[in-house]
Amino acid sequence: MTSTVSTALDLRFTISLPSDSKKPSFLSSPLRLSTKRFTVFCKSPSEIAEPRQNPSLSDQLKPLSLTLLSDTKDQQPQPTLLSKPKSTWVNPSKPKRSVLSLQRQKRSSHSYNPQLRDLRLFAKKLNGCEPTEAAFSVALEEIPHPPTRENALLILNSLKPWQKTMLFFNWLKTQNLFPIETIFYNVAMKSLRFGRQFELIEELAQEMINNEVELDNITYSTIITCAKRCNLFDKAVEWFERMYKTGLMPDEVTYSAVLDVYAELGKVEEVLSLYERGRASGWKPDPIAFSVLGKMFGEAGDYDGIRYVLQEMKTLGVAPNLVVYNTLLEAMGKAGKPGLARALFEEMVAAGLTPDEKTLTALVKIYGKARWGRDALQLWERMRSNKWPMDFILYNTLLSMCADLGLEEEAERLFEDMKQSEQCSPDSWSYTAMLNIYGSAGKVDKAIELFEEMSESSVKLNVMGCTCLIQCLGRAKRIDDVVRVFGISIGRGIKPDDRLCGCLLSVVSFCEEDEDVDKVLSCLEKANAKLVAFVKLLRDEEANFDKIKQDLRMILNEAVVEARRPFCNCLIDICRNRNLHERAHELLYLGTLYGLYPGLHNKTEDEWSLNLRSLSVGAAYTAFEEWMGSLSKIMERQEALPEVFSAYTGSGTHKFSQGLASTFASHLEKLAAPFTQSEEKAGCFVATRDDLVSWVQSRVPPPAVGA
DNA sequence: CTAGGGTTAG
Repeated sequence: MTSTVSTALDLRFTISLPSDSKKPSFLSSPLRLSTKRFTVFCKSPSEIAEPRQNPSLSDQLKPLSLTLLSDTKDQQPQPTLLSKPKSTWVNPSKPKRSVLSLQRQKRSSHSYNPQLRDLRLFAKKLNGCEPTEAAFSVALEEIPHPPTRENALLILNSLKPWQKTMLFFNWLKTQNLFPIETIFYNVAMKSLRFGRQFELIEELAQEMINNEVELDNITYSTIITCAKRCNLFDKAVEWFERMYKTGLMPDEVTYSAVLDVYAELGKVEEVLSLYERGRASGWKPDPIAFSVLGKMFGEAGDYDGIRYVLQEMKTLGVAPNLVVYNTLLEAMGKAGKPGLARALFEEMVAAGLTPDEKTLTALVKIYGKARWGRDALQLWERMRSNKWPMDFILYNTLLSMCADLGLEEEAERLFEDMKQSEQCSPDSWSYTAMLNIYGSAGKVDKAIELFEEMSESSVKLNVMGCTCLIQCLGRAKRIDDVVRVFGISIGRGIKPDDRLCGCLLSVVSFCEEDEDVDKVLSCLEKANAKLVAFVKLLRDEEANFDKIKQDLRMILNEAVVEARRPFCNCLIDICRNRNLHERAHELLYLGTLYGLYPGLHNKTEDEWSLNLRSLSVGAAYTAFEEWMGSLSKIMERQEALPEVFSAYTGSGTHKFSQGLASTFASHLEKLAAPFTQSEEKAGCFVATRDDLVSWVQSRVPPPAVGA
């Protein structure tokens, strides 16, 4: 078992596989080795102070990019990442400049402080007092030992939130007992970073500059990561630039913090250039740096990049730790490689690492997305038997996976486990997953029971749970319950979103009685009045096509992208149920016009096909009619026809999916259309030209004379 | 435990 797994992984290192990831790989990107300057590096220098003018990073990197580019001119276009970084570009007469210090900044060592207990207790008191200057001053008088440098540091380090830290720090400055050195600023900044107070951090940094207190790597990395946490990426880069200009070389901690800044900005080229430049300076990156790279490639869905990270670690003899594995697993999932994620996981276990909650969450998510039910359940068994750690996120991910795979019993067992457990009791996410499962399975009573249970407990219903429940009630045609649940939900503060509106709209399409339609529409009225007005407009025979077009366009524009096609599908279904076939055809036309049904119809010389996979039942019927209608016109014009006609409904991989295939099959049967279901491909209906032509002729009366 | 970098949910 273990050896097979590692072989599988080894193969990936040695064989150059073609890239099949959906997103373009940086390998194929022409930008990768380009001279593109780092525009963020070219900002005007910081206004804060005048640093000594050392060459900026962009200047330092220029020779690199130029040599790299000229180097590639001789090569074939695709440099392989699996080879070691080339060193041929180094010109021995011009020694390359280093971009980072290989020595990590040393921390000062602390000797044991015998007054530690007292001071901690005192810090706790300060933390607990009123957050006013007055209250703080009073509390300060109870200081148990004189605020020597060491004692002050210890207290400063124990204060939170940042307001308290600042009060103490400012008090300390007024005491004039000893010079306030770098470490004091660093400790204060750490607390400010926790409170995301970037402005204050910058103020402190300015104060350091003014007072000629040295800014060291710890100062810079704290400033940079605070900027990052506050999403002030420009600031992060600006401070990184600054340190070069003041003549300070980043060490690997600062350097990898900056790699992460660029990675979060999606600047893959810049990260790789910095990485390679660091490597060329003799840097042996540690697992944290690799984790940054791995995450970046995951975000880009770049499988080749992930392989590159694994290969680099192998080449440099860096063993992945748990976080690196977790990051790479997540990345494999994002790159759509469930099999390789599984192999990597086995490698990790074989290496003696114990997976944690994050590892397992990543893997469960991947198996769920890949619809690998067996793997997911086996993993769950292993989790239980090995007593691997569980937390509520993992539980909820397992529940969502069950919802995706239709594993009702397993979900119930998990849900019960959660109720038993102390730390992982079900929250609104767990309830939503269960409502999703019962809703999809059509277990109306169980779904309602959950809903009642939530009302009694302190778990709040969310909009998705509400949507699942209403969908379930709608399918069961329990219209009064739909209205009741909707009313209660609004009362509990649910803000209807476009999905919920789409769900109500689909309930309208299920309604058989006018009375029921009106009930549901009056719910929908509270969430989206324009949509209701449009439904009413559809019934109005006076309404002309342009009016329909204009209003539909407005409604679709105001809806989130993922709700637009469901809206259109439901509206078509409603028209068909109300015998408004003309309108249904108009809506399908408009939906196609607005790009909701891309690739609906495909023509090749040999085959014309209709792709119905994203259509509702009514929309699919409408599209089929449209297709046959245009076929008959083409026949009238005696134009060339292909041998084969096919219609795809999809086979519905989702266990609970309603299955357009079977509905469509009986529809075709009723029409006596000569389509037969393909044996090789589920959900594919095929007809030959001759059969179809004679069927169309038999249905369509010859055109009236003069028409 | 006493100054800095990386990882979990529709």
